[in-house]
Amino acid sequence: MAITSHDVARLAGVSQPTVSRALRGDKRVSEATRQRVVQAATALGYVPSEAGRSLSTRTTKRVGVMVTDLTNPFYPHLIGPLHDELERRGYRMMLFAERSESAAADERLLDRSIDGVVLATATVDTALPGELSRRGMPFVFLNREAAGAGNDAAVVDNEAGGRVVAEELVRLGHRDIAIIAGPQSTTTGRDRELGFRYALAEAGIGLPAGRVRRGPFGFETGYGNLAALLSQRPAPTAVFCGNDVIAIGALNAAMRDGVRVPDDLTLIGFDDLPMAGWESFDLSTVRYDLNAMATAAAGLLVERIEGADGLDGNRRLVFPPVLVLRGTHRAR
Amino acid sequence: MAITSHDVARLAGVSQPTVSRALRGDKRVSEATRQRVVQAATALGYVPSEAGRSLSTRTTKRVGVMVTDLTNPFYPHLIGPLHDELERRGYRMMLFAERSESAAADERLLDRSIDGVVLATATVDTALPGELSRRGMPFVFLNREAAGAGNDAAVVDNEAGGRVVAEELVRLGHRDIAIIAGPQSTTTGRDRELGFRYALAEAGIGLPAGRVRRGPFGFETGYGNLAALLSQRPAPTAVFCGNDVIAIGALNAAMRDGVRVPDDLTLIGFDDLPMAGWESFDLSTVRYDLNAMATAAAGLLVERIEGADGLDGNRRLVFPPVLVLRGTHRAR
DNA sequence: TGATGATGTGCATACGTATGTCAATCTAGG
DNA sequence: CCTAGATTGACATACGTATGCACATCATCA
Repeated sequence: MAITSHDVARLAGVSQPTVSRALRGDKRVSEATRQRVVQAATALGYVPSEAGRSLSTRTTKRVGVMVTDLTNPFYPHLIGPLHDELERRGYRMMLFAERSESAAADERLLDRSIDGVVLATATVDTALPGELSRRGMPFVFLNREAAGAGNDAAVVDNEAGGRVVAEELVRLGHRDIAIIAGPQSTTTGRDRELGFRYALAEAGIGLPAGRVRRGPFGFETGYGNLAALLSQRPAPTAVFCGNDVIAIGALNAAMRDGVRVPDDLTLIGFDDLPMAGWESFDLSTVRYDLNAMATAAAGLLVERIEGADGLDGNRRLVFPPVLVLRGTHRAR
Repeated sequence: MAITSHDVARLAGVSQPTVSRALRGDKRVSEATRQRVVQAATALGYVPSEAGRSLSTRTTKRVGVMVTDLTNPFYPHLIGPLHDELERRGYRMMLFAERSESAAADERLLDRSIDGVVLATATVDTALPGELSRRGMPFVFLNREAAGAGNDAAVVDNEAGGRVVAEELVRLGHRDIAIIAGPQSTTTGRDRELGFRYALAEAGIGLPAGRVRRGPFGFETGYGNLAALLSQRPAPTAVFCGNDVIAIGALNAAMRDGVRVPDDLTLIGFDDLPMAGWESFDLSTVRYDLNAMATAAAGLLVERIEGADGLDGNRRLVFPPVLVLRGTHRAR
């Protein structure tokens, strides 16, 4: 049924290996023969079998990308640039949504159907990186990383990001400050909160337990937690959200409850997703080059794959956060 | 380096084929032997090579998904359910962003590295479906479909959706009506506009060229086209947008220009993305079961793959649209 | 007790490509 | 004109799994 290199060889009057070499541009095959082979291949509509090639070269030119919730508006902005950069470098992308069960020893990643993995989903205590290391499967952390670190990673300086938000809030005169953070099990959740806490503490401002809410990086976390935070007395005048999606959830909760932003409440997000700039939200947030970060992760991974362990140490690319002041903050 | 079934065979004291059979649950191998093999495999951490299996079975348990712009907020809601259903049925997902160049004869789809394709990106005149058919590559249309149809597809009744919007606008007393539609080259763009036109015409209302704008299904299309539409005299009092993302763009343009929605302008979208229900937008729109549609597409494709052409005719699943009236419309 | 069938395992091979090795042909230099 | 080297292509084989087929073992029944 399917056309193989043998069929091409027969038609071109050469051997199968010659077909392989001719099509791959091996200089040992003469121009005349190459022409003939190419012509035969085109005539038959020959497309080399990827499985055959993989088996022979022990390489798949495929990369896995692990994410959690695909419908979270954040991920597309990671996946888009990743896909493009991988494609540019000759790799294809397989998408894996994280399984709820043991993330360790995921057979899907170990059957040699991919050359490497982008982990965009790591929790600090996951066993997956260790497992991948033991198996010699190249990987890179994107956005989040695991605890031990010591691996390739492309991340934001989350702690600095948290700091800069706190400092701005203090500068604006806020004293009653709260946070709706991401999960403590993620570096993006933990470190943003950490930097925020540190900077507040340095300004002599506490962050009591009642002023701290946490949840997944989704709309619901912001939407569902704002009211409880605002019902405390004294009510916080500013809330830092662990990412833009949470902030947008909080913004909508404020709208629902008749809380005016920024008049009654200052809200700050993190990520500067395109939608943060929409008039509807006009969200003050923390920006970093998400696009470059994803692209860089693809680059790190491909280099690791092709570098055949020839790479020294582990490379950690840290992107600087910048405060973007739009319309959801206000001096107190 | 990597553990193969031969290694397992040696350790278990059986032949390689027996390992294969034992691990795949072939009933011809005795329970005792199976135990021994499983134990050896576990001890060595054996994971079968996907390339070897593919080569042997001529099957990859992999499905390609073609999309256009990954960062469009619409696609995640397609990809998410697709991924989950494919996984549930034992398939993995490869993600392909459409190339700008010739979509026809895409080698990435023809190297037998996937068992089938979900086309979520089809334009009415694409040559890709024909090419895939000729090659015997199973595929299914999702959301959009090509002109000739006659293939498996999971789509909304776009024309009915357009109709129901027009009828509602007429009922609300609007007479000066405009549309910001999707591309004419897509069935989602074309048919929604068509149904809208028909229903308006039946009510004796025209849709002159000046009241029609078109563009890609993105934020910018709504954001960039609303002002020109409203500057016409008489200005339209209602605008139907080809999808929610366009509508949200238009909504933001209205906000920018001080046009009050729904007081000054009625806006209707299409898709009912989760974000359409957010307080910020409170968008009146057309709902259909996007989740079920994506899931159904996965099902159609897998059945087509595994049915080995044993399927009669072509199956076209059409999901009914329902008007969801929220806060962006108003009687005239 | 010998034939029959059922059961369990090994042998051989297919799948399609890539590449190391070797042979054949050709070119050029002495 | 002969030989060394370069060029070109064929041959053989590896890659890892799955499966048709043959064979061996064992129980069963007449």
